[in-house]
Amino acid sequence: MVKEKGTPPARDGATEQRILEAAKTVFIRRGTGGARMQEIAEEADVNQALLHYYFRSKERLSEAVFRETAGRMFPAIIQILGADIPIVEKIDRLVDTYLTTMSRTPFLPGYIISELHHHPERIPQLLGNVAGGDLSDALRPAFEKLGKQLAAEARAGRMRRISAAQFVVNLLSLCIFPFAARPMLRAALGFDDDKFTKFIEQRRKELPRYIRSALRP
Amino acid sequence: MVKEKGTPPARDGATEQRILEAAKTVFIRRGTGGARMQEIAEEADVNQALLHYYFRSKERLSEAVFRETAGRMFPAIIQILGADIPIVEKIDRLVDTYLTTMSRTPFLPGYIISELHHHPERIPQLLGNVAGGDLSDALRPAFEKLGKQLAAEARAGRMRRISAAQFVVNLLSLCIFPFAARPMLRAALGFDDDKFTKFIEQRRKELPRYIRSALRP
DNA sequence: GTCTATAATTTGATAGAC
DNA sequence: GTCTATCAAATTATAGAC
Repeated sequence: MVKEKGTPPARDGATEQRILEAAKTVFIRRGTGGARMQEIAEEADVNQALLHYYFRSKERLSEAVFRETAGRMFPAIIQILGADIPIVEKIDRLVDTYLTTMSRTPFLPGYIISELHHHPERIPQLLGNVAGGDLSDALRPAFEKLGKQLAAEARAGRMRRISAAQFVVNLLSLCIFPFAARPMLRAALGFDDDKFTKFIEQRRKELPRYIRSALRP
Repeated sequence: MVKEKGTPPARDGATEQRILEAAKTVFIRRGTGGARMQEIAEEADVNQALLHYYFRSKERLSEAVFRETAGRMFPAIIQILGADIPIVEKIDRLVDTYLTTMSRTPFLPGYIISELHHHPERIPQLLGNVAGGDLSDALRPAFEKLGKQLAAEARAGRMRRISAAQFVVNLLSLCIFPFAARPMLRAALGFDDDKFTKFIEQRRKELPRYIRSALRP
């Protein structure tokens, strides 16, 4: 049944998966426009024709990549935002989750920002992995919960008044932007890989207190 | 000397300028890789051959665009960071300057992040307009001054200790990221142009206090 | 399923008339 | 300086053998 040879060709879904992984690498590195099917084929160590056999066209392949990568950004935040825990703990968890995620795939923010900038029609794909399929539907309950929490804290005099939207955008800005702007930091501050890593670890310690402090009444 | 006709062709440097403006529009919209010379020609209302007459190649044209747009981001910040004014005033000015600049060219952050992500070799061009030509050289004095100020504030017990790098990155994150992530905000929070503008104006009011408060001891 | 060879298309760039 | 027509190169996509 299974053929045995010197260099055995991959069985079952392995080739397709390898192509998809190679495509992720190349699309994130070059962007959808700059990526070449040939480079993806080489990265996957297969022939270019095979890409079309499995994914039909560059367009479809890039969609698959975008869905698998960008679609993983929002579910995490939604889960934490809507959780039944105090605000300060949400801050801690969000900072930690985002910095950890970004550190593992540091080029992801640049890729997503770049793709959405040039292909706004892909925005709906951001929700691929969200239950129900409509992002705003999935976010709304989480935002409402967060908004009530923030209002309650403000009424109790424990926190300055701030809208849920501003709160979230501030937090995401502080966590994600340094990764998106990494090339600029390299140029401006001379951050090589090592310095950048240390810079991020410093942020992991400082950011929760920075954000809590910013919201003190 | 000057020829008069039904539709007079542009004189002197007007055509070249129009091409450059058109190129800015298209390159920012599509990215360097996605931009088409034909689209630029149409946007400038001239023939495609004329682009090459004035700028020789797509590569050179894209460099001119990048220099003129991205090269304007850093000089502003350097000037303010190095100024002889209190920290709190630097915060106010930086927030105001950046939000105003970004509001005028809201796609610039996405474009710059995207370009640097895919063409890191362009990083040096970021400094085009900086005296001396070396960005880190131009930034260093400003950063040193800022670092001393921050240290003095901390010693006097008026501010929490924070490095100049973290201080600046926090500030830039809060100002720039919302523009870079605009498509995401549209999807996640339903921000149309009008809501987004109001959201930014709200930030203009809130951010200086947010940042000052974050740094309270 | 995977390959080689090639078709079809897109696109940056140039030649040459006006 | 500006245009039309065209070339040359790059790149996606397909046909067909194995």
